[in-house]
Amino acid sequence: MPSRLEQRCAEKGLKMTSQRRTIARVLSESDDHPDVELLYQRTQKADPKIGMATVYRTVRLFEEAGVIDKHDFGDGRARYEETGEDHHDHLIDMKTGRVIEFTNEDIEKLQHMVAEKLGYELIGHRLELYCLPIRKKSGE
Amino acid sequence: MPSRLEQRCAEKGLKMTSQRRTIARVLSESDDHPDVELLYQRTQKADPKIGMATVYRTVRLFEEAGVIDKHDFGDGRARYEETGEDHHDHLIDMKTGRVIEFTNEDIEKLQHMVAEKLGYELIGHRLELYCLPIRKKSGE
DNA sequence: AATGCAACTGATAATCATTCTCATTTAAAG
DNA sequence: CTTTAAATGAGAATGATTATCAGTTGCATT
Ligand SMILES: [Mn+2]
Ligand SMILES: [Mn+2]
Ligand SMILES: [Zn+2]
Ligand SMILES: [Zn+2]
Repeated sequence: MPSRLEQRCAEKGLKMTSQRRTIARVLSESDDHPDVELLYQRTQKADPKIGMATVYRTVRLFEEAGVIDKHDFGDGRARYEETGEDHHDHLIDMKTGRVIEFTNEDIEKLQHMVAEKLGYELIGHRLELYCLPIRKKSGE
Repeated sequence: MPSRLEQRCAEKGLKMTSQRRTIARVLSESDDHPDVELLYQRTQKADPKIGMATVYRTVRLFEEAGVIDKHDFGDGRARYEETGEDHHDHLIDMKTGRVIEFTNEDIEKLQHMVAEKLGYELIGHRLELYCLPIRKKSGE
């Protein structure tokens, strides 16, 4: 059963190898935003012979092919996730590090309007909200 | 004549040295978003004895004191600018690399609303628009 | 003005994520 | 089953940033 990501890679004409299939599967099965180190650990369980360099090479390949998205949440290493049908942005819980996904059509539209007004066409954007949980009334 | 940034550093209680004053002045006189290498080059003109390590240390100090802002526009190195009265976000011209500043109150409000709806208090955010210039009608 | 000490500085080594190198292996085509 | 270009794995190299440490400086106190 090829993973959804593997299928998308095939559509893009990428040559698929055993390693790439493993990495694609791990990415497809991840519902978080793993960095390369974490992807490496996860792939090791399926195939302990895959090297770190291959993981780096493969995420770069996948990202350039547009089948996965690369994020930088400010901690110095890149994080990845499978490209979904619908775009979303991220809210980072500064207390726990958890990443919450959200979408807001109004913000998306306004971004296009801002770019247009400045004489530009919006190609891509990065929107991250760094937040702290609202303390429910209790002690304090 | 102390630079505006030097004054703000003093207000924050930071010990000011000759090197820090020079770096503060360079930052205050910059109207772009220089990285550390560029700041180093600019400080060299005023004081060729300032070391790269001091520039790194000082921008970190200033950033932690909240008197300058640190940005990451995706090219792997941090960029800095003096903190202004009013917040603004950035549009990056992908063709030339030029950084254009903009403000949009509606987007700002919506961000707070998104965070609130998810049970969070918005502390900070990063919004960057990656764009290409709209080709004026001519050849093509 | 001299003293003392904590903070600062500069040169350089260390770190960390990522990319490169290269010898070896693999896979797709004929 | 060959051919051959591309892919892989181990480790070296890179580039930005931080840490280390010996020497210097700012300044409050004599
Ligand atoms: Mn996501
Ligand atoms: Mn700016
Ligand atoms: Zn978005
Ligand atoms: Zn903003």
